[in-house]
Amino acid sequence: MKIAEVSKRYGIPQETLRYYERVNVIPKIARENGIRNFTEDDCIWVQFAKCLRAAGLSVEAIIEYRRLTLIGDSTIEARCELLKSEREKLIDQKRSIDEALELLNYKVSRYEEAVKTGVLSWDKK
Amino acid sequence: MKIAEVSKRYGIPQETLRYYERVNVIPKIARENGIRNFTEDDCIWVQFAKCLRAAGLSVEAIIEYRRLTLIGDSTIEARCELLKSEREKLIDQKRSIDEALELLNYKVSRYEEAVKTGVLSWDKK
DNA sequence: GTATGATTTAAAGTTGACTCCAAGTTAGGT
DNA sequence: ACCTAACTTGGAGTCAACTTTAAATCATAC
Repeated sequence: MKIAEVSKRYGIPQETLRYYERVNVIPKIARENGIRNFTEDDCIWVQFAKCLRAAGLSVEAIIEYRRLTLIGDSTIEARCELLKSEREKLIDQKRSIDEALELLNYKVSRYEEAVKTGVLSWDKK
Repeated sequence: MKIAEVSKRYGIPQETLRYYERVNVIPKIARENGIRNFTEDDCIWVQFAKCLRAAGLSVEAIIEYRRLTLIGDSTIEARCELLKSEREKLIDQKRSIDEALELLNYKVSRYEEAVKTGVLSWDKK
């Protein structure tokens, strides 16, 4: 699979895919006549990276995880700890979002009331 | 209230508070002999910014919201739309996090099994 | 076989959000 | 009055994560 297809399939710019390969977020892609040919296994890494990046994991964390997988079974515990640590961060982040959502919901409800009734009642909280 | 106290109260570096003031994330703080004296109203903005930034809103979005509030009641609808749009983004972001959490939970459970049993069973998904 | 479009590389540039620095006030304790 | 700590400003620097550029090579339709 050429880079254009992978790019389209996952909605990731080609430039970003090349960058991901360069910094080891994804594997080194085998070339055919100098042109990248993504395997399905490569695509699994692309998808993995996309999922985790979208959630907010750092590129560095993914690189480290990949580094550990390449070493082999001796790093299973380290990988497990890494993923658990990232999972905790995501849970914290979700809590922050929930707090912001509560604030936004309150504000929006007041604004919508104001738009309808002309009265803007405000607890300022 | 001086900047050190505000910094401590909200866990935001003084440098960041000054930066927030400079770019209008928070109000221009009144000076006493050249030294900032934060009012409680100023602090409400600090808290507001902290909450929204922690959730991932851009500094720019908060600046724009503040700009609208300074104009007055004529911008109530615009502010409402802005906050609703940011709310949608947060909901999307939460969904991304949930997807990543599902993936991480799966991987962690497999790794924990492997640590205990010595067998790493892998669906590769 | 030639024009057009896709792909390659290395390197430089951009963006957002801080973060640090230097040089100069101001405040508070003794 | 003096020392030290806290505060000020403007500007430069940093960092992560891309994104763009340029010049070259490869693929493909005609």
